[in-house]
Amino acid sequence: MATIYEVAARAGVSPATVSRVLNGIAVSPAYADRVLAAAEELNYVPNRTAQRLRRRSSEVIALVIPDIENPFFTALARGVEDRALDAGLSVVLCNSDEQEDKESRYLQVALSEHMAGVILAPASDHPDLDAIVAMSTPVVAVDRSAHGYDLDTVVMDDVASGRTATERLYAEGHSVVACITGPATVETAQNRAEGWRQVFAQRSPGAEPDAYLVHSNYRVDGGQAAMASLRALPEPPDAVFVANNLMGVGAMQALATDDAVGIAVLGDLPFGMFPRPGASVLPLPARELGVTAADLLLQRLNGDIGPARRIVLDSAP
Amino acid sequence: MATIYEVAARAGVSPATVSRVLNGIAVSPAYADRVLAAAEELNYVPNRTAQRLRRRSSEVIALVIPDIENPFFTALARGVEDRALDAGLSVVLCNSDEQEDKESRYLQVALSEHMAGVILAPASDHPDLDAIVAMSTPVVAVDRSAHGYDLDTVVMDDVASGRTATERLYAEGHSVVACITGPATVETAQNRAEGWRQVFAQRSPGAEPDAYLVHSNYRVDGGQAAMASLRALPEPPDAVFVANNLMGVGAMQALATDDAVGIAVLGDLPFGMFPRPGASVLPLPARELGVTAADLLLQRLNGDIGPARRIVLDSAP
DNA sequence: ACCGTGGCAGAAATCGATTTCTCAGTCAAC
DNA sequence: GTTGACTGAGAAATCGATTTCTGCCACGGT
Repeated sequence: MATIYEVAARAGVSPATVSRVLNGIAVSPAYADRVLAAAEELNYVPNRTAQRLRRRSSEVIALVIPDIENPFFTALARGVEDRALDAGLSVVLCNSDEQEDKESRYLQVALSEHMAGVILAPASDHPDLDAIVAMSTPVVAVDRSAHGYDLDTVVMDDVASGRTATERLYAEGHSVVACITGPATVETAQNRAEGWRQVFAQRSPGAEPDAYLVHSNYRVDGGQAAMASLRALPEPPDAVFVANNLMGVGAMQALATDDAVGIAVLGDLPFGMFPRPGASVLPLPARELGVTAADLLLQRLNGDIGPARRIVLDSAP
Repeated sequence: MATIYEVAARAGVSPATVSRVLNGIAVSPAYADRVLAAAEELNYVPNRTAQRLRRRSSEVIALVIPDIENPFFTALARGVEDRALDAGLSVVLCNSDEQEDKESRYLQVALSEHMAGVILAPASDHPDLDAIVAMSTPVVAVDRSAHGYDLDTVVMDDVASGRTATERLYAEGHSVVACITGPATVETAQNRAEGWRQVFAQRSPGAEPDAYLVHSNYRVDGGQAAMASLRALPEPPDAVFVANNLMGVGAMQALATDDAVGIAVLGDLPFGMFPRPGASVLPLPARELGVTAADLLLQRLNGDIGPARRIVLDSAP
């Protein structure tokens, strides 16, 4: 692995000159040619580690998401990647698995790696960002906000989505619409359920909402289990609003061919899966979230130091 | 961001001593306590960049996969991650999108980042690994082999899988079994098709195999299109072997409710999707591939310098 | 009592690139 | 002709941690 010193020696110049040539700083053309030739011959690749140590900055951003197996988040990640790669940044993808300790471990890594920035879909409402913020590393919260910090944030209007989906089921003629949402600690899960609760209170005024609200884990197995528990109720609902795509898949599996129960799922089903007949699927702007978050981060990296912004995307694109 | 010098100053010792304490090298207890206290108070986190530069090694491995949206590869990635995290390594996930230029870009990054090792599912048969190999960075090929290099490799017996799946369709009574496989440049696609070809030649002796073999892109849309083109043939097949999971989903979508056509898919369907009635799905040991590849890499990182190994996993776990 | 040994901590070199500082040489103006 | 501004390239400092080299001190043996 050639170093800048070897290139310098071969070109008969000082390392400083090599550095200047490679960084586009004015140097007489004769020298520049010699340097470039030497670099070429030695197959020189700058050592990023040394570069980063000296420059005290890196060209890598961390993207921390709670579930790498959920296409919603991989689509979001794609959005981030596309923008970041265009800007010459690399993205390292970190999977927190909805676990706070894994999340803080990755944040710790981002810190000690001196990464240029972080885009975070927090696993908990109150992630510990003190250290990162103290370094003034720019952080953007995406999909879920990070309470306790004044961060750039990109989210959707989850309450409205919950209302819309629930409203649609009532409009189809169902009389009791239940709700399967995510972990009670996750903001999107709370908000989507809140949307449902508003409509439920209005449309099923006698009923007890808590009996028809199930918190689960945002994954396929959780959706399946939640649907099973709802059907086991003494007075089962005749429709259900499912607050994310994977639980939607699970719920539809649990319903199998029983099409007496109406279902509305928030978030595109993976891989263009066909929903069961009669089910409705409300798309979410996953990729758009990623793109927008990356844009905000890039602005910060370019020196923007205005106040934190909060962008709420239309949840029904 | 505190440095080791500040910790040293606060503890009233030299930076060398701080380093020794933090790395578990014998130091008198009195000093050790002072250092640990100072580090605690200053919230000291070692600068990985400096560490890496000095140690000339990193604790990060790159995992390069061709499609982050394919659950087969995310499962594989999970396997790698689990093993790597246990061993104290971080994994950065790189998505080559089946494109050679993106792949070599990420390999370039791995190189200049001096990553500890690379696990690669090559997008092309002949990836350019000269530079990486020259650095003697350990590389493990997974799922697909890297021709032209003598690398540790973990693959499955794709030819056998192709045979098994095709055989099963003929055993079910179908008379002409077509094959939808991946890009002609991808080894697994070639091998799975080869398995099909062997059985096809034997069971449909008169027919022209090339008419019933479609190369597509290993994604849902490709499976859909391929199936449509097969059905448009003058003498359409009455069954089809689909060589990966996502194309299987697409093919089943294209068939919709037409259950005259038999189908066998290689690789678990995403998210526990139910195959259409009568379809068979042959699972693949995706996670196991990742785990095994990580194990091989870890052995190399621990100094194993034996000859390259080639591990062929049972494709039907 | 003196010399050799070993342990422990500090000083300094090191990793590889960037950047500031320094200095030699050029050219123009007075 | 001399001075001063300017250009361009090399020397050296720097980033923050690790590690080798040094040297001090205490202890033990003769």
